[in-house]
Amino acid sequence: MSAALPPASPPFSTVLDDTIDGPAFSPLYQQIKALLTRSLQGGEWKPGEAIPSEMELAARFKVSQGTVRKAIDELAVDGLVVRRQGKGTFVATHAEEHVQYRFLRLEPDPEGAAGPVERRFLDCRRLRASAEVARALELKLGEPAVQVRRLLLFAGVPVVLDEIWLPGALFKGLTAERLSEYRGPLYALFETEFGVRMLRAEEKIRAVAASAAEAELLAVPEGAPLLSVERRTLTFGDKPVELRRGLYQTATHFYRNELN
Amino acid sequence: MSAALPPASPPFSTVLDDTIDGPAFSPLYQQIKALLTRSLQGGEWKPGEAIPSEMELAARFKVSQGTVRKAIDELAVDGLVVRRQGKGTFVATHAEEHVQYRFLRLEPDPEGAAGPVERRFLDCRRLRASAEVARALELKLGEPAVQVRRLLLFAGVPVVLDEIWLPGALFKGLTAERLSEYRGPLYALFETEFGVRMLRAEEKIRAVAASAAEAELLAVPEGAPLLSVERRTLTFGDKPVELRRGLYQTATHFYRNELN
DNA sequence: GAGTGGTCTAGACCACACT
DNA sequence: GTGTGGTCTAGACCACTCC
Repeated sequence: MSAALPPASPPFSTVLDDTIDGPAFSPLYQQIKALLTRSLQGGEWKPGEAIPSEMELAARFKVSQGTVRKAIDELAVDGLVVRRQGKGTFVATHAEEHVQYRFLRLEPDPEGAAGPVERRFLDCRRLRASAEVARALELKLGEPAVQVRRLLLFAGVPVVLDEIWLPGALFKGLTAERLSEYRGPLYALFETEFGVRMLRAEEKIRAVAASAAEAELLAVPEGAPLLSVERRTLTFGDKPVELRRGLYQTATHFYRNELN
Repeated sequence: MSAALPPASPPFSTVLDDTIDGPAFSPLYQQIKALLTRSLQGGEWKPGEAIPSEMELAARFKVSQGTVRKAIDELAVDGLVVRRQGKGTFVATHAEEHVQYRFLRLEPDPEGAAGPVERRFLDCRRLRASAEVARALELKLGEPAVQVRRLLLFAGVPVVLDEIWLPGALFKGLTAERLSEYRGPLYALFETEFGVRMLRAEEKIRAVAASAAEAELLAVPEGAPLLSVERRTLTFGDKPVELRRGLYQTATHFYRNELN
């Protein structure tokens, strides 16, 4: 495509229809980004694999390298893809992340020694979605859902009690045994075994008092203040695929957040 | 600067010294970004004002528009600057933000009506920095500091109790009267009256039990779980200029966070 | 219409990783 | 050396804002 000469088709050829809100202008690189996202979602390149080079993609889409580049830049910011200079661009994966827990913002207090992490699965049951779960996961009331409860211990001390809800339709063969034998992050299991990619999440954080059962599991007094972290995890198209309620004991750990 | 011909000075002319860690390569746009940051910090352009156009800056720094553009892009991501198509690029300011509280991630529950915000200043005292305050603000133990305490009410209901610590040297004329007569966000006052720009912040979040005094101010039972949000706010050069401990009542509100 | 940011191109060269 | 992402340039045109 030459910029100096009138191009055969305008460079800003919008693929969208201009019905209601006017032209619905969308830059080329956004359209490329959408195409790449579709390929990622469709599994053309698997997590951990390299996607084609910028030059190849530029040739495929008949645009300049710079335009492909800008599209990939945004995918990288969104965390769908990871760039590695000199090597290529790779599909993001939970399976080989150095940080074990991508979405866990919990850190130990400076004094506390950073001990090994232990996971203890309490149960894994197939239930029907309650009103709350159905709303969060965009299911119908009573549709099948999987509930997983587990405990996270740091240096032997229980710190996180998680209650996880998943759409039953997406997690057919998920069992307590499968969970306890798996090494590595939960999201890696979901990715490799069930093809579900956790891309981003929204959290609502509150302070609550520990119930008797919760207190016992977390080894704190009943009524002790706990951090309640309600996480809704989304995949492609902002489709919710997990509802997780975490209770964090914050005597020895804290939730870290950066604002700007 | 022509790319086709050997340039007089190499385009990647690093301004830094290559002493210890090798060449210390820094892209041109990063150097431009650093220069622009210096100008912002030095007050060459005041908050709310427009900075020169990309073309002007390109001419000033003798680089292409694209290079200036990339520098400004990062400043925009960092929140130091705001781009407005067709109008220009403006120095970020707390004074004319539509969202009143840039760093406050608190939202009302869906049911709760969004009422007007009321601020109630409890006190403003000049004290000496405790060990904790000194460490957080990088002061010496016992150096002068200002303590402000205030209550935030939404629709008449007390929700946030803040205890704010500021370096005394930077906030000479800050008084309770000045605070209570001021309309608008605290950070806007700090910006216009004291020339202190809050650029980013780190928060440590915990769940705690309300003390008797705290409970009374927030109209909750003593021992009720509260969200403790300890914020360290930074200005240019990551210099800490505020330590704030907020206690949030999370029965009617929650702390919202987005992860990706 | 003039000015500003936003998009797009084509081409060159640099830094990094593998072979 | 070859290939990949990363930087830089010069120039064109588009979209938005204001006069």
